[in-house]
Amino acid sequence: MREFATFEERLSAWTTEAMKSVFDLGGCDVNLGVSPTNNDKFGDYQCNAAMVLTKQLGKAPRQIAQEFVDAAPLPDFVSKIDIAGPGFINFHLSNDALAAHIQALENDRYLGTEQVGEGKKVIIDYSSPNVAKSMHIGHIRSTVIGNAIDRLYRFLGYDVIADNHLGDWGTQFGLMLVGYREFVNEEALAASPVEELERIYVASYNKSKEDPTWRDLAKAELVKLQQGDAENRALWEKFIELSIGEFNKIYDRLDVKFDLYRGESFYNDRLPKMIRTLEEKGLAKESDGALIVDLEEDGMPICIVRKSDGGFNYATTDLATVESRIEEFDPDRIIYVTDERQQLHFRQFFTIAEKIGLTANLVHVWFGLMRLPEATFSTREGNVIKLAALLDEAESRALEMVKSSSPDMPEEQQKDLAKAIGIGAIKYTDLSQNPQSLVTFTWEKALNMEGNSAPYLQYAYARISSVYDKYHAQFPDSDLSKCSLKIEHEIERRLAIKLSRFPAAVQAAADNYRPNIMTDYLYDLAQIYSSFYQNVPFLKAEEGVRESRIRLCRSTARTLKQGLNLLGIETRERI
RNA sequence: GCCCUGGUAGCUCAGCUGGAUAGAGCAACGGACUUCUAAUCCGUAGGUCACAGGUUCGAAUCCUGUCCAGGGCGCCA
Repeated sequence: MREFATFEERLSAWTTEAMKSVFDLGGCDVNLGVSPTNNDKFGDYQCNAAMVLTKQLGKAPRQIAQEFVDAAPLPDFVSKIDIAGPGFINFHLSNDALAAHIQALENDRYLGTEQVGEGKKVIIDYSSPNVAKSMHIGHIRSTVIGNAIDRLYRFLGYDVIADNHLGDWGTQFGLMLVGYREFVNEEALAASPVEELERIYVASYNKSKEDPTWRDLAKAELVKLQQGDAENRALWEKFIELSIGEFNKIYDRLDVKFDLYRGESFYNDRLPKMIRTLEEKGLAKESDGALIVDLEEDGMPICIVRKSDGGFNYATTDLATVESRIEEFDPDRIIYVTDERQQLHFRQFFTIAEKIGLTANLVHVWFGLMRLPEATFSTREGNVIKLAALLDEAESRALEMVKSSSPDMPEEQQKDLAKAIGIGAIKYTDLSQNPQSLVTFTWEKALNMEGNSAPYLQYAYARISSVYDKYHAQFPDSDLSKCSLKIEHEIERRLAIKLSRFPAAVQAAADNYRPNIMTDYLYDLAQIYSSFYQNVPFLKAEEGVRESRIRLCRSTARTLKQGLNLLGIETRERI
């Protein structure tokens, strides 16, 4: 067993072994391990094996449980074992073992989390906005959820490549090229590049609807671009550069970093060959002038891989992208984070990828579309909320709160704090919901700073920091490592148990691609801490108890900070 | 028509790989700041887990059907 194995791992290994030695279970593969109880009064961990084995052993569950308890010697970290209800076997950890475990974790930089990703490579494809369009609140989920998954996987030891698969290729660039030459306002472009590019696009698009020659012109310019025309290429590159510059401002504010910014165009040269592969494998066939892959036997509608005008589309690009990524990086897994509308597309292209032997482990992580209470977002309705505006609003609301609660703080620090709190609140709101739920956007919810929110966690962290600093000011000569951690009070016990479960939360969040498992954990932890803080004295406790509690505080602070960091949420020592 | 999701407290949402009395925040009501940061804590109230069947020791959770809502289904990504 690994050095910082959790109680759940140790106990599960033990019950599994002990069950097999007490009963003749043959080759059965049911789960004999333990899980956390959902109520303290039942102990810390429960084993349900007695009920699961009823049929196989031909005995009543309580009898099985009793025979097990009578026969199996207790491991030393368990203080009590009892049978309850229909046949639950409940375990109570010993306080000494708990205290020793929390102390041991102080020396582990991963807080007890196993480095399961060591030697494995994962590509995470997220955010992926379109060039020449500004990011709106519909983009926040892919960015924030993708980034949390990115951070979780890195923490677990995976070699992560975060790739921003920009929408930088396609028919809209014909319109952009002619539109730019006709409509550009250089001043506006310098001041607010993407906004101006967007204006150009809309103007050009509207003109194309009324003017067929304009449409033809756009098409011709697109062909020139695709053939490598130097002038068009330079303009196109300018669009991309300006857009990425603008995107990066948002990413900086969100503390999101990518290893690669490879747009669709990067894979362009591979498309004809990909089509040939599909044809050679007998997968592609002609239909109404387009080239399609029939997926009926896989229970899906057909997938178009080449349009009737000879152009390629997203399925082909995505296949070529996978091929390229396998050749260059040989990843163990590729994770795509997009909204729910692309589920069918990903199912189709994953199936085709498998058929042509692109055997990477492909995962589509999708999330529910963000909508407004009245309707879904629509540019036509004019109800798009720009991401930058959302972040501005969050920071300014946070700044108001900071100014009223910490009026004496220097202004620079107030602003820095408001940024951490405002951005944190936005991210937390998004991350704390099940990704697959429908999400209704409300300002009230997005900027929530009370109760179950990032500021609650940040506040808890700041209070601990303050206590910790005051402790050192009052007792400058104390050496915490010489004072052992003791678990005596019930609330200390709850806190310690929660701290010991950090690794399970990280692992579950990563395995299920669900950062909300992490937010739930951290919120629970902060609640227990707040209760601890409010109900027992630290600095005024007697010597020994005081040191022990300060150590618990320190472990909590570390766990909160690390956990929030895995969600991309910053902490500050003072609030 | 077919496919994918969701429906849990007044509101916003957790819980869904089956476990014991279904949780939190907000809103409501009642308490706690001369005290380690009250962005907090303690308490009260609030539920036919959409509906109907089924599976089993046990179902909010799995299966089937119905209703409601959102999304997708040949040249947008």
